[in-house]
Amino acid sequence: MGNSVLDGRASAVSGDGVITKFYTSTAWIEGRAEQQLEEIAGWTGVQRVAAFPDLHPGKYGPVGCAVLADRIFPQLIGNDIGCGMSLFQLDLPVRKLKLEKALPRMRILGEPGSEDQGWRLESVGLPTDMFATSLGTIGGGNHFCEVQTVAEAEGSTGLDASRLYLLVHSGSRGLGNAVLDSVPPGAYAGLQEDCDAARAYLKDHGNAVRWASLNRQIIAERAAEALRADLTRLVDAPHNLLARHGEGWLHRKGAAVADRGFVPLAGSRASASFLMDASSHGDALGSLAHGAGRRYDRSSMHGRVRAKRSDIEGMQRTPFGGRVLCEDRDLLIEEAPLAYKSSKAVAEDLERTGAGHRVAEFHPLLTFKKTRDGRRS
DNA sequence: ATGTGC
Repeated sequence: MGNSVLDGRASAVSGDGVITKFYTSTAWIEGRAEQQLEEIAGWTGVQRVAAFPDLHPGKYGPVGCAVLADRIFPQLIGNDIGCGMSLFQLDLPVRKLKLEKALPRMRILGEPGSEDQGWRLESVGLPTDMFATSLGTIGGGNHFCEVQTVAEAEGSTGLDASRLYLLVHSGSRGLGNAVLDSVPPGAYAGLQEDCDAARAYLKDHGNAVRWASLNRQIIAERAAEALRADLTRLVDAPHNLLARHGEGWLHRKGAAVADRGFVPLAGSRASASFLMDASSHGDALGSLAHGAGRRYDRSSMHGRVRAKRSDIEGMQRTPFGGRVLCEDRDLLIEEAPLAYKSSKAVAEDLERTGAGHRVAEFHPLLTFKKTRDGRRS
């Protein structure tokens, strides 16, 4: 079972599927994540797997990989179908942002979106009442809406360091969850594309992908409105989705679509995020890491960080002089910077293995996670 | 991850 190829240029066989790892021996990768990688590679129908340095264990398989198969495995996409990162430019100069004023205004993101969003759903070909009350809400877990500054950027990016940017990480909320729930028993063994269950899944999955993308757009619009700014979307990069790939099906799980432009690689709330240019590496399956990746699982975080009042207050500030709006104590702890790998180390491994390279670095100023009253946020 | 489970 030798699958120790680390340079992204060669591959090793494990079971049926060929695994290519886009990380070096310096990467923080849990043994359990690599076990999951090998298990998946051994599933009947799996042909190729690309694994990225943000790899970490997940419920049905590792997060941070792209899996090419001759059939459809709905569980490899998971419940948050269409989840991804979108990057927006605000027409707001950095020098105009007053953190203490902007922070309370961002609270609007913790409230349900306006009821009048049927036309937005219709505009992307979705039923006007499809999970309409959740539209424009970021959800829980690792989701966020972040105001960023440009620390460094290549000219080719067209980024303007005097402006503010928004990075939104969110997905399809209850919709994607309902889609995974609706899959018939037995589907986890793999669906052939010419069966009714596969056709139903593909249709529902497509809806969830469109819903999630619209959701990120509306979240950004709400944040921009709170900051009294206009916005332009620069990147929309989903990382949990299924796509046709040649004759097969490409399952991206925490692996960003990297064959249609730059890809955001999110750091923790207290570290840099990067904009990556993927190198069209033949074995990377048109994908790239989507973020720093989890270092420690949620439950173990409660034993790893102190949570006195002063500690909690400290976690609401960042080394960049930024602020974190997260009034859920457990979430604040579970998403502490310690819970994540180094985004810089992840980016460097992508560069060393030829999967992609950094074209810009962003630093967070304001991170919106959750308000106390926003029970449905 | 989840208009949130025991």
